[in-house]
Amino acid sequence: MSLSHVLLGLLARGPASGWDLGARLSGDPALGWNAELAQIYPALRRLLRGGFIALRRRRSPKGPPRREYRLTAAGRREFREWLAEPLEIPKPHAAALARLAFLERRSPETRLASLELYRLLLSDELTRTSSGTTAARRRRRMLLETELHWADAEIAAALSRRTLSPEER
Amino acid sequence: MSLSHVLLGLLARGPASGWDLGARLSGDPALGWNAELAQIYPALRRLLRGGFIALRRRRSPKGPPRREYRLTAAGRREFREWLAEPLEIPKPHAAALARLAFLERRSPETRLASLELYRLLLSDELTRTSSGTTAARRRRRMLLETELHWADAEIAAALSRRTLSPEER
DNA sequence: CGGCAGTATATAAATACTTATATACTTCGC
DNA sequence: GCGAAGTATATAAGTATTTATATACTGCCG
Repeated sequence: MSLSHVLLGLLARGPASGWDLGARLSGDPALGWNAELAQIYPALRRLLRGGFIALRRRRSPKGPPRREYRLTAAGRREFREWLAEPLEIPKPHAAALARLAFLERRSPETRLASLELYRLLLSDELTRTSSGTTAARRRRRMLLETELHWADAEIAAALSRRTLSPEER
Repeated sequence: MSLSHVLLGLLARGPASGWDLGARLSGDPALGWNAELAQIYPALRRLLRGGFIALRRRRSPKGPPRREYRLTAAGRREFREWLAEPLEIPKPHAAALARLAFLERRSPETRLASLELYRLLLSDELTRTSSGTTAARRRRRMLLETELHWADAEIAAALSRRTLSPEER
């Protein structure tokens, strides 16, 4: 169950509420995990019941009372054990990549349009990612830059194929 | 439901059995999707009931009778519609990436060991990925190469920090 | 003052995915 | 001829995730 452990890891950086954790997860793709609040709240309950985190209720300056959690000793131990488990190359699981994998089955025009849209998304994402000095952030930035190069190369290839094809016929 | 659509996409390349589709999915990470057979078989049932694929039973030269599926016109249409849906930058969802994101919280020795293991996994994966000329395969290769560069840089940084630290104390 | 936007928590229902297990057919080595 | 390994299909049970919905508190704009 990775979500729980990622939450423990985030809490190792300091106390936070479910809302905060949700914002960190969706705000930082370099974390390598994402989750909706509807999944985070029950997970925090389980961690609390298991004694891995402790609760402090605090008034919020804006909105209803916050439930802030912090790591317990057991939580820190549990996190370290998870962190020590063996790494493996992730198997991608993303609809966009699956769509890109079928690019060859599309007409040159559609293919070009898809690539240009994806290129745009990539450059947006890259400007949003720019800050941060952790290893994971550096990795994320490098990967986005590489994807951008890939998209440019594929766009160029699609363009040349498109401009050539009338003469070929 | 992306799995169904990825299966349709694979069937667009020619008829196949559940077993075949499972092998293609787990054998080609560039497809961007992965699934166990236990998920594929029910998905194929649903597609069959929905009229998106058609079944032909065939004797297998080895093992029990195969159930080979091929796309129907409805299946091809459904696939094209899915393919035309808007792309978005995938939010990663992988335990290994989450562990890498917490590298900074580990001792220099452990960090180095993790990076070296990950580097090894990457180069293994890269040799296994080498063939293939589709856009998705080119993308996958480029990304793996970039990750290798990243790992090398991080390893070098960890090493220099480790060799410096005795003098710093 | 009424509604909207942002903060904050929560649950139910539906869907997707993993893990474990079962079955059956074939070939090959012992 | 027996067992192991590879091919092939399948289901049940457990877990994880998404989507939809509800509630409540605050400040601000009109």
